Amino acid sequence: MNHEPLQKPTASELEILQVLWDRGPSTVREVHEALSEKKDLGYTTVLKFLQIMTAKGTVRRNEEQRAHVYEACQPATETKRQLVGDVLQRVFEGSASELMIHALEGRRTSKEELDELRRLLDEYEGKTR
Amino acid sequence: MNHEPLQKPTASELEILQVLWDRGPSTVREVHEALSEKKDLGYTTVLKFLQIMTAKGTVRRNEEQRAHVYEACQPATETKRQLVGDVLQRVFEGSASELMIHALEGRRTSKEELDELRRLLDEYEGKTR
DNA sequence: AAGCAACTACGAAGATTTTCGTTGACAATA
DNA sequence: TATTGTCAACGAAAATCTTCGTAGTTGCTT
Repeated sequence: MNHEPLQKPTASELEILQVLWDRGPSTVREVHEALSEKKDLGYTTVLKFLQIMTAKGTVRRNEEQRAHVYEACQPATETKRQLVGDVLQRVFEGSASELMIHALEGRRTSKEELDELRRLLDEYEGKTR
Repeated sequence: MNHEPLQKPTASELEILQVLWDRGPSTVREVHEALSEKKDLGYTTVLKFLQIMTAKGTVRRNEEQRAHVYEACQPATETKRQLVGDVLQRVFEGSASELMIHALEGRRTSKEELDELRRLLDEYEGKTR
């Protein structure tokens, strides 16, 4: 049973993880309902995803109740860091500046968000010095 | 023949696009050689990818010579913008700040890069005002 | 107890992606 | 001109990912 590497979730798995991060530990029914806001998936489809993700070690479940309760193994932050890190390497050869340039292009970014971004840079610099 | 939407390239297709963006128009052999630095793919595998990508409209080719010459249809910038935009939406609900936080976490970022990032923010702000 | 509703487990179909082997055309060369 | 090397086309296997249908179990309600 290998639980270490934790390969990156697929697009569908991510959608399910988002629900679990939002709601906290949830049953299949709960995930299915939350998800049906955006997507039209069958109940057993969601169940199957959760089963697969359990096998992969992406989520774990509590089987005490008849309706098993699932939760993400990794916190949102960790997985998101991994996902963006992957893009950073694969697409931008590790350059955060390149990533930023392309993230800003093709969308209007408010003054507030730009200030927030500057604040983040200052904060990061302070933390590592 | 639908050439408009231009869905995002798969991981493998991206690797091939990187070579084409680097080298400019290239033959299958050239792409294969460049790629074999990092991956160990058969010649016909690369050929097949290029054929598929031609069908998808990701690349176009010049058949004047016996060895066809392929080139990317979209410039690197455009595709990268699309890729990061996709992650921005799917993973960070459109928040560039969230993207940034997670990009900076889990890697040491040099003072130089931080300054460069600030410069980019100023530049972007100047451009849209 | 019989019937119904809510659940899990399983298998499998379909779609997409990744990877080659084989074939046949064409060209360079011995 | 016969052989050898280079190339595109094709088909198809293998691996993943996505989606459900069906079957079987358990608990609740008549």
